[in-house]
Amino acid sequence: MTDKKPNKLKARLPRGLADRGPAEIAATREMVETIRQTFERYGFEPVETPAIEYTDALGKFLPDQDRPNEGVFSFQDDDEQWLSLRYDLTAPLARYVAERIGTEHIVLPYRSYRAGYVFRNEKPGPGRFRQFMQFDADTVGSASMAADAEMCMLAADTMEALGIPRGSYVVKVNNRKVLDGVMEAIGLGGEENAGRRLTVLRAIDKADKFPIQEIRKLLGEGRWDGGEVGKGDFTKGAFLTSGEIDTILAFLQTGVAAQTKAIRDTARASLRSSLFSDIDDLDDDDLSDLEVGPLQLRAGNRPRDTFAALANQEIDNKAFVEGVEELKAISDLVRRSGFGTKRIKIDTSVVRGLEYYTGPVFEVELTFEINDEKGRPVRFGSVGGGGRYDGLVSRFRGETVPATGFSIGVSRLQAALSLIGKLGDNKVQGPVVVTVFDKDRIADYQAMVTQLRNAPINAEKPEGPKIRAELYLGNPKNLGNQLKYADKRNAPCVIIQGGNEKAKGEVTIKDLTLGAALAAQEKGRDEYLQKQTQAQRTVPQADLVKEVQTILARRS
RNA sequence: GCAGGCGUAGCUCAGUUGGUUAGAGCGCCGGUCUGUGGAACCGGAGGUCGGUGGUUCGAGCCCACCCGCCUGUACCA
Repeated sequence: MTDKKPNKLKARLPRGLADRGPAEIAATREMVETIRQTFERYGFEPVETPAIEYTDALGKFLPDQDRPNEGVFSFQDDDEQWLSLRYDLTAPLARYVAERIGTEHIVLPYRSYRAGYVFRNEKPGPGRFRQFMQFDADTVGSASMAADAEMCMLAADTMEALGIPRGSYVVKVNNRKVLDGVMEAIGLGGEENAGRRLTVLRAIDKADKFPIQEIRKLLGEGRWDGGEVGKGDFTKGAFLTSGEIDTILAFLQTGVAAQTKAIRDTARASLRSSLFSDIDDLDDDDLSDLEVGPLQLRAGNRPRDTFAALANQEIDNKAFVEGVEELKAISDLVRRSGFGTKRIKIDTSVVRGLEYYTGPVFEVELTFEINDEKGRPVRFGSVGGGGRYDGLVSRFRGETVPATGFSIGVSRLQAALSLIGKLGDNKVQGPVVVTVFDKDRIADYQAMVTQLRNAPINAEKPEGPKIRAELYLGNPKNLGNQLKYADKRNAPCVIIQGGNEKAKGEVTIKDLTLGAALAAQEKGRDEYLQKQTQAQRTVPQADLVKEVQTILARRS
């Protein structure tokens, strides 16, 4: 190491990953606890699975490839089998359930929940990380729409439990069968059109991101992301004919179109009338619940309008009809339980992932504007989502096992809440600091620390949480530094015992909160010091704990 | 992945047509102050100018490649 430029190791973190300090940890812990309580109220029970699974259990082998998909962190075990870090909590649960069905370890229908970190090897963005926490609820073994409706209600209740007011979030519901039905109607059914169906679904998914003309481009020839030809990147389109595009756009605008009474009145012919049997006594009271937020949602606000418009699509293949009926069932179920459209609404543009959903799909979105640290508006994706995945468990078993689930993006939600100042900024309360006045009496000071640590914060609750206290471990050359340290730790108070106090069997306890308030008023050194003594009390050493308890009570 | 923008001290930023020892404010450390956080004043530390290579007598500045960050877009289980 005689080199003048030693090659020092650079301390750095891979992109998309974040260290987390006390404030963030506290915020996460609180969120997780809130979500957990809500999920348990709904009857879900916890289960935990490891972060690593066999890659094929996660379903991420590409066809024609012996390597797992990019986007998943994967590596090979000693025996050359591919392992992957989980990228969601749903696939691992399916594996867990598949191993236990028919045993005494699981009772169907099985409601379970779990929180955990998941990993995705992709480009990070605002609220988007390569390691992040999800909180999942799943119901396995029930094909009932009541299970799906419950997921939506659970999502809405959880948002509110987390302090997001009604109207600031919305649970959007759609059904994959409906989308499939629409595509079948324009001749995109069948195996040979799978690729184009994907393109169409992706275009539909962007309905709340781009104006309708842009969607039209994506369904037709394609779109330049710079806004005009030749600018930016080109997204290949689905090459539908303009008639086919019209069919899809009409479907996307079902909510809007149905505002016309004439359309609604003609709607009933094309679908089974049972769909509309109870429409009229359902919705008008719901209008008070109606609010058009910054996100212009495509679907109409009134279920009656939405379903009338869907009926009016003149699509009557089996998938479409089934899908609409399922949507109607969910809509009725949640509304009968008192969830209005402000909380849970049908939105025909919701697509979600393309992998395994087979029926209803849900997405939770925040409806308020979010700005980054510099005040620029940020586009946040959904903070939660899910849907029915009837095929996922059956991959491991011959039989079909219906299942539906919902996942909250805890990390993303936390990032959003922290950007709007709802959490993360509050400093974590520090411990009581016992200062070292006399180096030779460290044992005495340590004894005080121990005495405090063994005492309850609240004298009336001896079994409650104990006082947090610590000894100053730095160089005790002067008291000022020790107070500065205590201040930075956000300590509620410091304990001082110098020669004067010791001689009389006393201790001085300084309330730092009070001291800070007094400090702001004085200019000169002498007045300042004079004022500071007002923030402290000198009491018999026997009253140490009592005095600290008084200060802690004042502070909370 | 694609397109564009940006990288100078812990933070926010200056830095002349390429010219000698790269600056400021805030923050940090120390002192004035041997029993008190703040203020004030004084002093100090901290930079291979994102990295590598090139052009040049000479590069923070010009060129190439790489890395990172931001925005849009793609993907989003």
